[in-house]
Amino acid sequence: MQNSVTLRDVARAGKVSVSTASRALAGGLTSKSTETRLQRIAAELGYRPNTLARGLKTRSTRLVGLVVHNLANASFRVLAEVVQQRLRAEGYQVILCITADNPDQEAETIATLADQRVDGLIICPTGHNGEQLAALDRGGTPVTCVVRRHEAVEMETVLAADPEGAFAGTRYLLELGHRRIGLIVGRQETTSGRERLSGYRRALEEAGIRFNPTLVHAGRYEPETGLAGCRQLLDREDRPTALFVANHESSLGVLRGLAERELLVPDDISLLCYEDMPGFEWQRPALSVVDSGAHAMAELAADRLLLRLRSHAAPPAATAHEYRIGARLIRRQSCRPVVS
Amino acid sequence: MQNSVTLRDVARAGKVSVSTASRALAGGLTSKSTETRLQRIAAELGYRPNTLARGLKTRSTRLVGLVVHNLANASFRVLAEVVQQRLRAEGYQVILCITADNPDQEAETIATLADQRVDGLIICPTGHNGEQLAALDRGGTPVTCVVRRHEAVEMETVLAADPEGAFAGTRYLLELGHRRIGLIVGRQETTSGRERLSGYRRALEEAGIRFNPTLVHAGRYEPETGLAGCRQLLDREDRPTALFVANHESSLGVLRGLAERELLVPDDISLLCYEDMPGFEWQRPALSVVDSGAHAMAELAADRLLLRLRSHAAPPAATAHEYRIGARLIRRQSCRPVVS
DNA sequence: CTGTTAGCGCGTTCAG
DNA sequence: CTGAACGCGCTAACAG
Repeated sequence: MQNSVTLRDVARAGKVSVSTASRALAGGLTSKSTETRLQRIAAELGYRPNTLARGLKTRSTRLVGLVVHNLANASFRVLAEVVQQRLRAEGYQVILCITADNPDQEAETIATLADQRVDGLIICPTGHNGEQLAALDRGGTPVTCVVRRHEAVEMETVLAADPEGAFAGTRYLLELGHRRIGLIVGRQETTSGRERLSGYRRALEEAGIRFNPTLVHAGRYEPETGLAGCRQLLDREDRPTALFVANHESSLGVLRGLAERELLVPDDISLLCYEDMPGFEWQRPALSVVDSGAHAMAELAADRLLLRLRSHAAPPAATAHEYRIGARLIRRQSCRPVVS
Repeated sequence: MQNSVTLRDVARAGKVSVSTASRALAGGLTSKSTETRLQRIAAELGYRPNTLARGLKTRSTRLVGLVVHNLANASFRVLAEVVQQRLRAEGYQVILCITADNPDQEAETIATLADQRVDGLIICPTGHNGEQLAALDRGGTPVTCVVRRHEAVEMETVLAADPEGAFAGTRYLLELGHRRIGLIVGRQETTSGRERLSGYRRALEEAGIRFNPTLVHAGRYEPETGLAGCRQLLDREDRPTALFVANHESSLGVLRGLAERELLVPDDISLLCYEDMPGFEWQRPALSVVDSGAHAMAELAADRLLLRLRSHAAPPAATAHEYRIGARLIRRQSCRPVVS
């Protein structure tokens, strides 16, 4: 059965008490000689401490929960990879959970994670279980929100600078001379959906262009939304000269929609996407994007959590901070000046 | 601090002993009256069992490790989503780990997972830590391998039917009249790399066509491989009339390579990919593929593991079985008959 | 059907 | 510096 080499076995083999063995392996609590001796014995026996027993005693499992909506979204993927790697380096394991953006599933997930006594939690919240998360945080299990903010509850959060990102993207298109810019964006019930729309509006207004709601298509985070948006925007009399796809998942659908109408990017229409991903760079033409900085968000979220994990004593942050990761415009080949 | 409502608190509130409370909450071990009464009390108090303590006692954590190389590969993504969902339904949590196909990292990951006393493990092995995995399996922690087989060690494994898949794909192209079929495939050190190449060869030979090694480009699982393969194969005098991309990650690179040379699919050249993913269907033209059945593999792997998890007593399978998931050819728009 | 007792494996008092 | 004893929260023997 299993690796049943227990501390007791090590102690016995070293002819010391269990507590001495414990101290020797911890290091610096015994004479140097017994320390090295017992560590050698432990290694020879292939001793591995039982995480459960240790956790029961120390109230720390070195487990961290990571909760995302899915793995199709490039940002979530980056989040999963980076967070997992970063935390592993500090001796934490990551429990990955997927909620499908479903509040009930999220509630259950959070509860289960709490049951497992995770030391901390990084989550992209649906926005419906704020109190549950806040309680966890108050109870001493640090919670860091990413990508989406929790409206109701105050909690440490790292977000993309979506208002600025959308502003910069729109502005870029304006500078290229575009005046009718179609926007395909996420549901307005979400932070990112709202903020990206508002950035777009602001850029328009600053340029003295009246905001035209019929140029905007908001929808669910799916390729189908992009396709539908394309159809709606492209079948107009005054077809937009540029499309800003600020709903990441929609990008695929938009590509297909454009192809359906045999519109060439960027000759017939300019295309700007949101949230970079490897595929975009490999596309032909390579897609220009507003990179929302998923990598940096992931790193910061991990770092913030680690910080609070280490200073266990520290208060749950007098005021929960909100961090924003700057967006970055990446010019590739899918946008060009409008021909006048 | 935390949810410190312990079983003891419930027992006290219900004026019974701790063990009675335990039994009541388990159900069916006490009088119906105390059972419902205590369950109500527990609910009111917001009691949640401590998984650690339970695990220490029962030697079961309801934690399952899932180890993959990355999340960029579509099959791994499907694996992660499906396995996690399937196991969750049975009350297991999934610890997701990423090895980057690095043996050292894998070894460390496996050890850590064992420390956490996971109940089982689903892993796409690098192939270098077989003994470690086998030991775990022997020790009573069921291990199921996916996607890649472990050459040295015998272990329960669920694989794609790659020889047949590659055969079917090649055969399809042959039936369309193609005679010079370029193959871009994975490293020959991997099971899938070898098996896909062999399927390709067999189809060729059955059709009475001599295998031409210069039409094959094998490389790492990255888009760059596809690009390099494209260049190598497309710059020949007798350019292939069809490309079979049996290295999933390379597909993006191939698309770019084709675009670079301004070759139109399927007019100028036919293109067949391997391992389906959402993006392929949304491409224009929609990419025909050999679907290796990631979804089915994930389900089967989860089911097999669950089976062994439940019948804890059952022996570690007298002979470790190997399962194969049939491949499926999906004809879309990227292949056409060769013009003669 | 219920209460009492005894660990699971570890870290941490408290004496020596 | 080391050993003995205790308890984390829970389940599973054994009695009653």
